[in-house]
Amino acid sequence: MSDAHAPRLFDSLSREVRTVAPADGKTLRLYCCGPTVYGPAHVGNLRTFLLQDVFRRVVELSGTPTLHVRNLTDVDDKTIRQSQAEGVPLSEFTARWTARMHADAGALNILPPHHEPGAVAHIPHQIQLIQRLVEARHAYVAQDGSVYFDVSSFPQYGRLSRLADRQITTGQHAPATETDREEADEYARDSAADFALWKARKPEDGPNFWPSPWGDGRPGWHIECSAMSIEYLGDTFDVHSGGVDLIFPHHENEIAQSEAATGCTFARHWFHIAHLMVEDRKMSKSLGNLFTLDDVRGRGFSPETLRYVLISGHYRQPLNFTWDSLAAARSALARIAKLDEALAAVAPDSGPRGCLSTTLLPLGDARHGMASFAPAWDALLDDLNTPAALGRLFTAAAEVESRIRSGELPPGQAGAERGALHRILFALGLRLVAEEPPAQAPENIRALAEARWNAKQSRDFKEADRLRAEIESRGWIVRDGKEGFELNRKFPQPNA
RNA sequence: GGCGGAGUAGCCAAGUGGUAAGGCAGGGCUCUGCAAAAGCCCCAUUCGCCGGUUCGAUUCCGGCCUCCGCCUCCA
Repeated sequence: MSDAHAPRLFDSLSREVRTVAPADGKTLRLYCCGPTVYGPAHVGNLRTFLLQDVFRRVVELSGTPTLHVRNLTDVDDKTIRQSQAEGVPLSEFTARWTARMHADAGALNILPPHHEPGAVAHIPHQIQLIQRLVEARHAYVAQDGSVYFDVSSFPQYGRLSRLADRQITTGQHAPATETDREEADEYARDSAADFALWKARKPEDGPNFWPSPWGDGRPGWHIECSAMSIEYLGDTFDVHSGGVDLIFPHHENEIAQSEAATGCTFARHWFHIAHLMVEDRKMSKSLGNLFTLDDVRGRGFSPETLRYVLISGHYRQPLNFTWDSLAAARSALARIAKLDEALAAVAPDSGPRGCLSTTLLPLGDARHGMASFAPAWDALLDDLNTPAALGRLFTAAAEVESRIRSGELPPGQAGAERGALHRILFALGLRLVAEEPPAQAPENIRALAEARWNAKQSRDFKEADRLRAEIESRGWIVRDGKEGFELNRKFPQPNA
């Protein structure tokens, strides 16, 4: 792989943009913190997964295969509480939301990870890791059988979040909720900074407990990511990703427990994605602006449109999600589809029209095949600048369109440009979905349209206009072509 | 209070020490009986505010204002 054409990405630990390269020179090992499966993912969650997906696509297109692991948190306070409230076994409950997650990810054209381990299926791995930490005296067992990581035993603690010295004494300075936190199972810690590796069984956990050397209980949250990333990717792997909110404490704790156990650098590169805002406000249930993919569909926007919106801002910048931006994205996507059509018309041998194949995953130095779209590709290599890439994509599109119109684009070149367009769209994960065939208008509407056409042919424009208005009042739009008319629904339908 | 991030046209959003990509929306024109489609063109003397450095700052420095995130289990 040519280094100059390798992707570069900001690393939140070193705080600089660094080239991303696999430590073993072959496969890029990527771990992404996945969802807690207790409900449908909202657009903010989806944005994180989407940018991780674009990153993976860029890495693969640039010639490096990936080994992608994304976990499922299927045991924690929320999953347990919810499943019990609904009276279903935890596994059944999380299986349901896992299926939903898969459906949403599929609809958004997110590549499935190579491994998708769940915490429940990896209890032994977690126990083993905790045991190593206890033996190395990085962890201690509390009176109730919970196990805590001793933060004071890991001097580098706080490097990622730059909380450093202050954090160690957080117990004194943390906000007012400290008393709440001291309740329940957390009282047994030596220090407020210590965090749970294993949580002793509590009555409210119901049947959700597992045996361990320290008694019945369940794993803490952070340990699953360490155990499973080490299991599938090794003691050291290349890139670790998640939302910015995971920097502290989750990733900080992962580093501590992993490196304390293995003595190796945990992740070589940290890739954090900024939060999504909705109409300039943070997303929250109380504001009623927590949207899911289904909500977006319900407003008549396709998953492709949502994908476009969610990658239209830089991953390190908070993105402001609005319904207007979805409408804008739909138009933008339609324009790209038109460019594809125009290219296909000039180069009929360049592949089927309409729906874009998404199964091809060409490896190799993609830049050679990027033709006019090379600047867009370069933007993706440069710290995954998706908005700049989209901007350059349209700049290139305007140039190519202009050459098509002036007849300066020979079929061979048109085919190459079309291939390049498909490659850049593949990198972005954007599919050009075939337009829904126009819905068949009901008989009475068709009759009106026929009547109007006949009136128009006999140059009775007054009657033609009257009928057009009549048809429109019934929710249909007439569009005239050379040979005849076309009927379309007046308002965009769901998935339009 | 601590740490981190952000404020660029009606909306979304890049970017740079040398004079503001792109998308959407909007406007004008061409073409259409009308409408649509298509095409051509226009659309930030200005980058939160105030100072400073500089030949020159939106870009660097200082201060201020506003917003957002994290500060123990939220992507």
